[in-house]
Amino acid sequence: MAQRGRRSARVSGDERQDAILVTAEALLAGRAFDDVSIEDLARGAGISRPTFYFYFPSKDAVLLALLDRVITEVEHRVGHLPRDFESDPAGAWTRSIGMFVEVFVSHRAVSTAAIGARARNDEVRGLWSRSMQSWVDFSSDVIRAEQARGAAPAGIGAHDLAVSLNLMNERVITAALNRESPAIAETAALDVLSTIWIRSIYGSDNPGGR
Amino acid sequence: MAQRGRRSARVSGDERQDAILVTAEALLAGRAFDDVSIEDLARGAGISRPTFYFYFPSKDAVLLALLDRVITEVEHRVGHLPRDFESDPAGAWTRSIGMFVEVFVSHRAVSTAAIGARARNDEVRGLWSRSMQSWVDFSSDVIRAEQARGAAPAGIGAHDLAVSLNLMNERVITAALNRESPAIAETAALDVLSTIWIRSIYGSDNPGGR
DNA sequence: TGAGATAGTCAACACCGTGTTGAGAACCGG
DNA sequence: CCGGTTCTCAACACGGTGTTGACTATCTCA
Repeated sequence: MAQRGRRSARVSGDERQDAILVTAEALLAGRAFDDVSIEDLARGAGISRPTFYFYFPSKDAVLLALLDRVITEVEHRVGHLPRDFESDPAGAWTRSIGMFVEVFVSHRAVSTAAIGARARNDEVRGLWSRSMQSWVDFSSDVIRAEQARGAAPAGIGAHDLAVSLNLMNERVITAALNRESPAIAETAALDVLSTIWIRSIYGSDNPGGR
Repeated sequence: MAQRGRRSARVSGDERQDAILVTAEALLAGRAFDDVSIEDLARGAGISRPTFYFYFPSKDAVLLALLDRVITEVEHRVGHLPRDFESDPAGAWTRSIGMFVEVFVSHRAVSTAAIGARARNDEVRGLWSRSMQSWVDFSSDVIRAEQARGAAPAGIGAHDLAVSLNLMNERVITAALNRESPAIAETAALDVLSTIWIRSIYGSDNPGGR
């Protein structure tokens, strides 16, 4: 429950913690994680650097907190993804991939920072893994079901296929968002990725088509 | 030309420079780039830290030098890749992707470090881009040719397809080499990747098959 | 109301890694 | 053997991280 009664003379701890998170997200939109110092975060939240350590044990912990909210959203959204791929497989995959793209785009600063920090920080890596794993579990379940009902050819294992396609999504989308080179246009991503998914899952452009 | 005559009393500059490179590659095999300090490189090469700066302006420059050799090899190998995909498209793609995998595997320390440093360093990003661009150019040329001769369906642009598939390779292979999770087994990579390439380029498992 | 617990704050400090400076040693070609 | 170039490093400056300890504000319960 939120603060009751009159506002206390002093800014509350929760507000400060939140101010750090808000500052971090704002600064991360403009520059890389490494280029944001704890001093920057503290100043942004209106506190001194040592006081920052009262709220977070490190800069990475701030990223972790930010990432945690994204992961929660991912798991929630993946859990509610429809699994009825019989009637319109192509459309259903496109909608699922569209959600993946959407999550990335709406949290691009955090995603980019997390991908960068992943190599260095175990917890970031673990959290990121977990969210990728949700997507992989979802997709490999569906691929397996499609293979079972004969709509998709066997060939390679559903799990390996799901992992590869999801890693492709991750990489292609970050490349597009950060305007890397080579990369594809952000606007083309969903279309291109869907086509690759569908062709490689079904071995055809038009699964279930007449 | 190599050193002539008797070995000089003092170790030559070129040897020192090389010793730094060798040390860097050795240390990078065991730990992340960020965890290797200039002090470590200097000690490994038998010099003091300030002397390191006589040979390289920064730690990144060492990585750049290492990466440069890899890029040269990539461009050379890509340039010599056969482009006769008519008779055995599936086999030809598998051989090309096999070469991609091979380069990664044989320079895994440098590749991993470069991918990590890419976000931070413009020159690393540029160099990496260039090598990815060689692969992309090669693959999009071949895809375009396959589409032109009617072996592959149009659907999505050859360039976007080539970029996406190459980025998938990069990501899937690094995940496998670093034993990330989710990832596929290193031994399965070539098979899985080839299948996805062939299905998404030709819309079939068996292009040109009877 | 006032004594102790709890939350919050920060100046000052210790540390580590990077990069610079300036003085000098070793070697080379004339 | 002398002048220039190559090479070397102690000592320093700096910036970022994380810690300490003392201090202030607020809350709570007798």
